[in-house]
Amino acid sequence: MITAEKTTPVKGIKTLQVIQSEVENTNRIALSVDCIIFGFDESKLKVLLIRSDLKKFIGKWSLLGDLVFPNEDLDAAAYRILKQRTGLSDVYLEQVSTFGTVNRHPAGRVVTVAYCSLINIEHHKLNILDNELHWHDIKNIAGLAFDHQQIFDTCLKQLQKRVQEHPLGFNLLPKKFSLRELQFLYEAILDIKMDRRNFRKKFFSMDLLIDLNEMEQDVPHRPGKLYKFNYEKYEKRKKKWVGIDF
Amino acid sequence: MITAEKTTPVKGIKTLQVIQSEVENTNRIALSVDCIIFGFDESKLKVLLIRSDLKKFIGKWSLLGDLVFPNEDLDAAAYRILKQRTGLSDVYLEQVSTFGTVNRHPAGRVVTVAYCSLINIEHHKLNILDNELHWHDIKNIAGLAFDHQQIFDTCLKQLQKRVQEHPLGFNLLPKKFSLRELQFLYEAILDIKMDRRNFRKKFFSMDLLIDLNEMEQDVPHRPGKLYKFNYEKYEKRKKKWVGIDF
DNA sequence: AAATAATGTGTTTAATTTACACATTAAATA
DNA sequence: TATTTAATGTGTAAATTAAACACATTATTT
Repeated sequence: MITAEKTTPVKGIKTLQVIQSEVENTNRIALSVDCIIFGFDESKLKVLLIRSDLKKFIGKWSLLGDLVFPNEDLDAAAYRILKQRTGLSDVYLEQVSTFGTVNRHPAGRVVTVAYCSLINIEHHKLNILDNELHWHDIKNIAGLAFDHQQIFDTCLKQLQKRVQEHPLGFNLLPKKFSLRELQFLYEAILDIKMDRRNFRKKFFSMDLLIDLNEMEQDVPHRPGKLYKFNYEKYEKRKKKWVGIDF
Repeated sequence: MITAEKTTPVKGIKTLQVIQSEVENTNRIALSVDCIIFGFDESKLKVLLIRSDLKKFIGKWSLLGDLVFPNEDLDAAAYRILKQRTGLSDVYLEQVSTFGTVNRHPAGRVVTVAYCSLINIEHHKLNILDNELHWHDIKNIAGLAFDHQQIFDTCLKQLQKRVQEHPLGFNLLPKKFSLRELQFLYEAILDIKMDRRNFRKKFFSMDLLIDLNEMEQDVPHRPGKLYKFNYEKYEKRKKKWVGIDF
């Protein structure tokens, strides 16, 4: 086991820093991660939920989570759950917040770290074998098990905010997408209607979409042009972002 | 102890939800909170650090933290540390992020939840009795103990972002402040120079400062008007905030 | 062949942000 | 006491950005 010696306390003041003996058993707490997995399908933003298997929450839906192993990084635990549940790796994953109210879990003290994940629902469709696992329109989410409603609300709000400032949204779309799909995505996430002409102008002026010179296939209307996001250009661009406003 | 029964698993699929037996001992992890306490003094943004008392990190500075008690909420643990260290209650406190790399702490597995706190350094001055506790200019922070450098960097970045979108900054100032103090605060946090006229215009146009009809006292130059922030008006105002830009 | 429904494009106006200069006031100095 | 100094306090013009708004084009469907 790793050792960590403590120096002599100055003036007898306990410095509150964690030392060996305190990390032993008495102060330990169960730690879990919960994944809020968003998908975009039929112009709707959806979240992947599982039926709760606790009697207390029978009939209710809950987020996908599991305990963190003692020798497992937090991010790794979240990836593990995602992989197990969706079969996907290389997905967008980001820590959102940690929820640790004493009585949030009926089985005892469990602190949970919430992760937001964005996946392309098309790629994923083949992998839902578990019939207790379902996509839910975010407009119909209510009464989740545990404190998962609060966790979900927090993650949705953060997604709404971050999607406006960072190119996260593209993770929810196919690699090749039309501007209509992109706009419907933003409208679904932000729950607003946007002007089509101004929306296009905005994205063209950012100059981060690569015109693939391809058209949509098998759409029941006039096909639109297909684009992909220029991640390289985005990464190189230095962000200024100074503007006080609240 | 609280009980939580599990329903029969469907089709033999393990649903990964946490149940009683798993919350027992084997999967437990030590959990701590670390407080990144910012203060503003002499037109400089500062952070409160303590000398590490671990031999491995001798001579290094570290954030103020402690283990979370098994029956203590995370926020409560952060408040406890703040109260113990600064003597202050009713301070601004916000969870920032959780750090859980397996080997981040030499004493074993310790996952830590980082909290950002903003305090008025003037009010606080009387309470630093512990001579191992010091304010450090954020421009001179380097080589902190543990992964505290990473935690500090994360918190500073988040502060820089949030101070532009929410009225956090006022927590770092006296209740009555001049526009010069406010501007210097923003310049210190964002590490930029701003145009004095445009800065004032911006804040006046937000219409959230209350003119107290008082002047600065004991300043070595022409006194400026004093203002306070109108929290009530801010709370009532509905936030629109829709603008894609990255 | 006609009707339909979505794509694709520009301009005008308003709002916001940026750049920039001078008179005023109180403290400090001579 | 008069002068100098340094910070406060204010306004306008230009440039940029956001918002409102309409019609021609193209592929599918009828």
